[in-house]
Amino acid sequence: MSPKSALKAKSEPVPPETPSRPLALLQWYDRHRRRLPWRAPPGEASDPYRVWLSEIMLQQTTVKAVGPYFEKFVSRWPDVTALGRASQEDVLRMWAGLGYYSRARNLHACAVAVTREHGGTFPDTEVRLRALPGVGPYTAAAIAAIAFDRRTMPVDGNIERVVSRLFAVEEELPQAKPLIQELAATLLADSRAGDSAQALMDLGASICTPKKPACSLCPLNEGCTARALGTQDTFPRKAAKKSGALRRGAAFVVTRGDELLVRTRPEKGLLGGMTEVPGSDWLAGQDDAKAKRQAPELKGLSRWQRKVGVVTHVFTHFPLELVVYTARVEARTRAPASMRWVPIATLADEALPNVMRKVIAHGLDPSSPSC
DNA sequence: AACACGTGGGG
DNA sequence: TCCCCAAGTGT
Repeated sequence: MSPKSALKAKSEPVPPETPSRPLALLQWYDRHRRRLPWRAPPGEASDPYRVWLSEIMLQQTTVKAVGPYFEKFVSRWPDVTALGRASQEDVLRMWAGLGYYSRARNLHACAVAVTREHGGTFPDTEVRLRALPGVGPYTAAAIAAIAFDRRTMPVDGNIERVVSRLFAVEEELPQAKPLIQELAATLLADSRAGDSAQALMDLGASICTPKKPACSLCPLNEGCTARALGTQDTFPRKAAKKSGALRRGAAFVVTRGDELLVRTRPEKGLLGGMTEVPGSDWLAGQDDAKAKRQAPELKGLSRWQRKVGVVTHVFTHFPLELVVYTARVEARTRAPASMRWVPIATLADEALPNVMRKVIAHGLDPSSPSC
């Protein structure tokens, strides 16, 4: 379709040569859309399973990081019922490294629910999608729009940014969410709701970026209030968030031949359900001596060796410093209650969060000295 | 309504 | 280096 005919089609409230914002957006999208593994080719229907899976993975996570995980998941579990049949443990193993592990637990719970309560078919309304584990207001709207072409506008961080600039929303996030939601809905075309949403997200990801937005390339630049004011960099407004205090702890890397002592973290909370080496609590202001007292008790343990240096890791809400102690025990030494031995060679298959991969790498590194 | 919840990359 | 950010949800 030529731009001209599109202009003619709907141009009521605006000057004849200016397409409406929803249409301008769609025209831009048809030329510049990103090709992503979970997106259907133009004109084709998208698979709700792939849309859902990608939306969960993309929560607070970059497209680049998601790519390989998405491929691994769809190749191992091609549809919801397959995923519903998997064990939560297998799902956590495949998710290890992506972060926010409650997403993986909810992903599995959701697959089970869709299989058992919806006959293996995703519900196609926002309300019923919203009732699924791990599916909040954003994801429900995104699936409804993208997979089922429901006329609704999901609002994510990209869209918040684009909309807050377009209308120069002075109110701070997250208080401004309802207003932004309302304004975002005005960018919905009469049809192709999913493309409207994805267009806005692509725009936010590639043009209307957090820093130095490329306004000259933006299909909405003419009507953008922030740009007119030259203040686009200052939106969205939000209060600075406080960072958590440094926490310290100790981690214990115990080997028995070519095996490593590990345990599983509690279901809920930080790194819930993931594998770890035994360790102390992680507390602000904790000293090394106190942390070391929480070492596991093992028969046939010669002595603890403290590795030089510390392992540092930054979580969303606090930074962490871990001192690493190593020890070897004799063959056939029993693992303490609720712990187990795993071959070091198969560690890659464990549900190990990255902080634990760092700890183990440091503890096992023969070139790094002990004190 | 705040706060918990991972990780890696960019400026 | 440090700080912010990335397709948010659950409590």
